[in-house]
Amino acid sequence: MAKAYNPKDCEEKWYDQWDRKGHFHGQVNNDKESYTIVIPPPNVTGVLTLGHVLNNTLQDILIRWQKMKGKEICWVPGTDHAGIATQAKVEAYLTEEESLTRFDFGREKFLERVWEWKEKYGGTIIRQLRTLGVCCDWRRERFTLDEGLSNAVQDVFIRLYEKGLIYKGKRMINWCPKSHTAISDEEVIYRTSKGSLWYINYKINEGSGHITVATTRPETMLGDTGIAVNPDDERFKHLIGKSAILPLLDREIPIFADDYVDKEFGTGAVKVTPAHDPNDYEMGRRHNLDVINVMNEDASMNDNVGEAYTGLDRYECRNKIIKDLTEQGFIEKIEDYENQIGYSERGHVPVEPFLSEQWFVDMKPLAEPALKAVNDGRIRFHPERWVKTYNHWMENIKDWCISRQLWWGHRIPAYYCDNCKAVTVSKTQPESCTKCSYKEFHQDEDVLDTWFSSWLWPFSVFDWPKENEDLSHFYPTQSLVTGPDIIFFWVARMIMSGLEFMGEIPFKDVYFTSIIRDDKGRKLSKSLNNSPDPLDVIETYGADALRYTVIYIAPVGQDIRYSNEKCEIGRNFANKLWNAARFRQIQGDISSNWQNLDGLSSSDLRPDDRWMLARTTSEIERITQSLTNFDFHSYAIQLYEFIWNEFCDWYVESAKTAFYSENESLKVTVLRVYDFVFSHILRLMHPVMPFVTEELYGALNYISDDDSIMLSEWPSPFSAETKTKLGLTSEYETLVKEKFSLIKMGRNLRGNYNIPYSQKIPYIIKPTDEKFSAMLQQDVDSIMGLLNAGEIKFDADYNSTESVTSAIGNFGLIFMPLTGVIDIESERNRLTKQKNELEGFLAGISKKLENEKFLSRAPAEVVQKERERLTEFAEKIDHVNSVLKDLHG
RNA sequence: GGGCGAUUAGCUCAGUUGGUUAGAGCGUCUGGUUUACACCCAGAAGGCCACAGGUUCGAGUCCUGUAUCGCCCA
Repeated sequence: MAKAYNPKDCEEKWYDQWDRKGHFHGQVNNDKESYTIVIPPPNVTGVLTLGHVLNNTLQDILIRWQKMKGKEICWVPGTDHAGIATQAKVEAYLTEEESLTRFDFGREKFLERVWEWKEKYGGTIIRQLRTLGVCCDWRRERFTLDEGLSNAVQDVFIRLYEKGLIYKGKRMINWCPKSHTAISDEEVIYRTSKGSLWYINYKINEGSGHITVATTRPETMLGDTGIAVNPDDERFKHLIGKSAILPLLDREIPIFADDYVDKEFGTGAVKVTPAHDPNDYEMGRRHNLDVINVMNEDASMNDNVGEAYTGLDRYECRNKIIKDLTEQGFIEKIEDYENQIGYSERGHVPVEPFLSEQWFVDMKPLAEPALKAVNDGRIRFHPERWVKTYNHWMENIKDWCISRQLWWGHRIPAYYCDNCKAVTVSKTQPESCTKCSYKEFHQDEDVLDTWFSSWLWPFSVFDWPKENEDLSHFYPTQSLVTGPDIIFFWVARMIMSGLEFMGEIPFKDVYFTSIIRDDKGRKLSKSLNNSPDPLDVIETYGADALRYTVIYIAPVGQDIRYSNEKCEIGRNFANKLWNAARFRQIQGDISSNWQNLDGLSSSDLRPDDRWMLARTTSEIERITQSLTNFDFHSYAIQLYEFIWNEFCDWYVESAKTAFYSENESLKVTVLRVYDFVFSHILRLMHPVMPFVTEELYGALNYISDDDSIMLSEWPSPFSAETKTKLGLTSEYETLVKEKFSLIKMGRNLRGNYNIPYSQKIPYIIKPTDEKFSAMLQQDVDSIMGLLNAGEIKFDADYNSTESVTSAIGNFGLIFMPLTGVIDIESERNRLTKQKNELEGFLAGISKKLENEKFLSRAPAEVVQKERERLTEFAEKIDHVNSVLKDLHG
């Protein structure tokens, strides 16, 4: 074995072998429980980011763990077609390469080109995921525009339409002027921006004077059809029912009262533009106002606004209007104003509220059962607090605008009769119109929102609505791992669709990942150039290192602060594991009976073996519990501390004394314990570090080369019987820990006097507890090894008559003789400081025990514990005093 | 405006239903050519647990308020 772990030597090799042997493939198996995860499908245009690394590592940990627990795993990978993003990307590509727009190609030809592009460049992310080592069932890879999934989308559209839950209607929607399509409320991102509040005077029609309105969007005044004031506003009561003259266009518009108007905002009077603001639209409906659309699809002004403005972009128009109003004396004043502007998530331009005919899903009936499923605990969120966010959205749910004016996507299965315009919703073009029997139709030009296919993902990937074994076996899925940013877009809607179409929840647990930021806490973005390429990181540190690191540094439910350097944590840890294996290999062949501890009893074991086994069984329990709780961070920390600080720092070091001894039977036993524990460690580590654990499991010959750790069993804690037989009690664990503590003190004494570790020196240990004493006597070799002592004397009655330095533990004292070198003054200072500290604690405990309220109200156990502590500290102080008294130069 | 979360060592974070002397990694300092590992080992220093009240025998932990930062919704 090499001196250091080199990930490149094994990552590709193992991944190919796993894949080839079908370890990732889930098959219907009635003897096994299934464990299914569907991947949150990344955009087919996407590339791997750190967010994906985190998300997929978490899923992989769950899947690998569950496979080891004996489940039939099935992790379905795939991508979505990302309507707007992909269409825009390919359009840009065609413009760049061939100077052609999609309209030059026409719908059919353009779609051919998108498919070509998708085959060539799409799905990069899927290939990249393999380097991360994930157990995706590649034979089941799906794409939202695949035939099966498209069929599911059509089926759902038709079912909901027939149920009356999908309808077509003219509504105020969010329009993206860049992509020329409607988008849903969820695709609007609000950003604070600095603008102005313009105060504009509108002349009162009959009589003199004017009314001043305040607006952040003066260009929309061209579509104004009214002025609204609050009915209780004394300032304007006399104007209600009159009319005003719209500047620039000289249109007469009514002044009316509506409760919606906020008296405090601006002047208290607002211009009303029903075609370009959702609130104004509602007011317009209430007051029968005209609706005048003043914009084109690209947010330029249309010909309803008069020649001077027609054709101008909305912001050009704004400038011209301000200029004209100023010149003509209509501007009262201009104030700086900060407001929230809605931007299109994909188009990155301000959305335009637009009155338009679109398809909608009536969400309320779907939301009710979905709300219930989460609140009665059938579906659990981790961390749980996301339930509140979910509830808030679901309780205020609005209809979902699902039609998009794009070409790339699932075309809406609605056909319009060319004669009577009647609509028929069906998968294929109808034979004849049910209303007028006419035989000519045209299909709706629009496609569906990409999420309208994603929300079916947990069952459409199994070819729903076709009844089949896979579907009934692998649905419902178990866990979903995703970001909280798509809780509305995706998670909530999947719950609704699962209940509606399958009659069953789509998953039991939802784990919401953290958001990855850079080490300064900034979001990762291309423009900041602070998003590392995971492939580079894998190249430098290894996939295991990256996987482990992101889990290790991810605080529960908080943002992650990531930097590439942090991957040293994972790389070093993998190397530590590697070297623990390498050390074992140097000691000779693997034990023949490493799989169990049959035939061993406590008398065969050294104290450190018993301690190690006790630690192992409790760590198996804790680690399994952490995974069960979706507490991945604890899982990582527990592995680290257990393996590094306990197994490597103490057990491996202690084992050396046995390995280098002449006692052959002891050596065999310790090797067997080592193998037993280390094989467990590798298995516990496997879900997060699949490559290095696989490599080592084979390298140590725990299994043969063509076998896999993936097929091994997840460790179980020992039975009570085994624990008794091997003497694994918590009392014994404490004794050994106290021994380690005494050893640390001994090393510290050495350090205080700058004696190099390589120099063998004598120590004297004075146990103050009988059981402790007995345990130490059994363990001379290992203690000597761990202290690098030349000689150890145990003496329960030891009183120093020589020149020594010393330290006081809970169950004993340790002395280091140093004839003539001991600095009496600094020893006295050190011991006095310790004594003062101890006396401080003692005083605290005494005070507690003198407090009648404490004695009467605290639980008896706690009081008892304090009494014991009182005795312990008093004894310890006695020891310090006697050492102080005996100080010799 | 409403909601959620955070505030603990120089930095990044743990801290279980309130109960020993608040922990870890990184960084810093001191030693180390110990035959698994310098991607390492041994040791050390470093904390008014944001602030102010309250509940309690006892608060980093529970409650109220304040401040600062972040996110979501309107």
